Amino acid sequence: MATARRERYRKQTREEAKAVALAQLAESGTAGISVNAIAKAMGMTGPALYRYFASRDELLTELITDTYRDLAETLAQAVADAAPADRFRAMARALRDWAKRQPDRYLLIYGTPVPGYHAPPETAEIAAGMMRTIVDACSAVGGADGATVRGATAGPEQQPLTELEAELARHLEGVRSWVPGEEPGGELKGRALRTWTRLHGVISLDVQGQFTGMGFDPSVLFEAEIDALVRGG
Amino acid sequence: MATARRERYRKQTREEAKAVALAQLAESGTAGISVNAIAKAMGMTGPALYRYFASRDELLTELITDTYRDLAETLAQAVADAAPADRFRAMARALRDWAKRQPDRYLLIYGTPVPGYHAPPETAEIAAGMMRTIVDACSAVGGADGATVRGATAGPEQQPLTELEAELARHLEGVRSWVPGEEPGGELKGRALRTWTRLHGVISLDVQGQFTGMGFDPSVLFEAEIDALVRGG
DNA sequence: TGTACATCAGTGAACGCGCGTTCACTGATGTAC
DNA sequence: TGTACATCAGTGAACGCGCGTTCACTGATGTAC
Repeated sequence: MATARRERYRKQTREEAKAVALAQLAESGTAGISVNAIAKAMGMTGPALYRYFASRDELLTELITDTYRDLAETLAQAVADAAPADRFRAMARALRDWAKRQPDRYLLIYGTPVPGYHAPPETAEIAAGMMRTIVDACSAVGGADGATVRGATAGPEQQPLTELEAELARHLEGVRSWVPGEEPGGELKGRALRTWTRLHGVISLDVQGQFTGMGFDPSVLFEAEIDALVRGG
Repeated sequence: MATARRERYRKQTREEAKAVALAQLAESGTAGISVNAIAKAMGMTGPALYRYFASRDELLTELITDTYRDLAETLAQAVADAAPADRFRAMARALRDWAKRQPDRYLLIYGTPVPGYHAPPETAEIAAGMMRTIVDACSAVGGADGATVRGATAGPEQQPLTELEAELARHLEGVRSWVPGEEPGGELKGRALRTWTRLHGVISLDVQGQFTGMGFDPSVLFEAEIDALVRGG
């Protein structure tokens, strides 16, 4: 089957095109991703790329789903590799490290959405899987639902929930979209949600350069936020 | 001075152009803002707009600084209008309400930065002013530096700082960029910073539509986060 | 109040540019006998 | 091992489009005497 070589070469070319597209993304944003420019950078003419992607939109979609998958895998791996007591911190740091390493990809999925562009349903599934990973990491931290390793975590004692945090927990009780399999309690879901938004808050502002010129080290802030999450549940 | 009428008309036209630009921003993003299209929507030809703006970039810059100023004023006003004990919540809610009312403007200043575009130094000053407003709101909440109204806040008792939160406070001690006038302590600055990133975390994900399909009400999450901030300092 | 001049707003044509995408075509690489 | 055919990769020309910006020009609106 010499056709296998062709197939391999095809895949290779697609990957190269996507790599170039990411470079363009970094340099001039989503709008700067251009089929013709990618082709030129690869040493071929524009129309040639249509052998590999049906349209610019398809390329963009693939860029996004690839990124989602990459990040989801990275988080899952970090959680899997860490001892239960370290899972939460490992997950949080893996998220930040990934984002700092490839800020443009982070913003591709968690930045300003491209108006009129609709992400494929596939991404919703991956996002749900990521939520599941965060829930796992949260449950390992100890507290109400974290029976798994309770006692094993030697961290600071957990604080009781605020009234409104309890209300959030009740509110989330019936939400089941992003958690396949056995359903965790509302409190755990609330913790996962807070984790997500807080980490995103620090990471996104950092990655967007909003901290530049302020004269402090964002990683210190990030570590403090991890600490607060561990303590506050 | 009949020239005053001309001047007034000029200002009016500029404002109309910016309004149309904001509509385009909402519909097709930053890249969709087009001088020619704006002019057409206003019933004139493209080049005519060059009587009012030196370039597309100048228009964009003005859009951004206007937005910064508007938000900064809104926050300051909310803080000024509220009783000391309510200041923190009032500020937080004003931020979210503003963002929900005009999501595109929020993302214009706190979303993915336009690559290659450099905001004018003026925005940094306004941002510093906003930081000052947040510091004010935080100091009214009670706690170490909040001598102003300590005792007046009937909320839940403040928690002591985590070890890493204390480290953040020490780290911020020397930072003086975003706080003109008398220098608040590192602990207060840490609280303000946390406030900013946490509120932004919820608001930005909400405004970007990342919560859609998850089946919960973002405002419940937001209120819970306010509560956690009040409690945790 | 009326005239001569200056200032301004807006037009229409034109510039060079890059975009996504189509199409007919050339070579090279594969498969079948 | 060699030939006939099919499949594929890539080219170059062309499409219509919209972009930011310039330029010379026309009218209208202002000011000065």
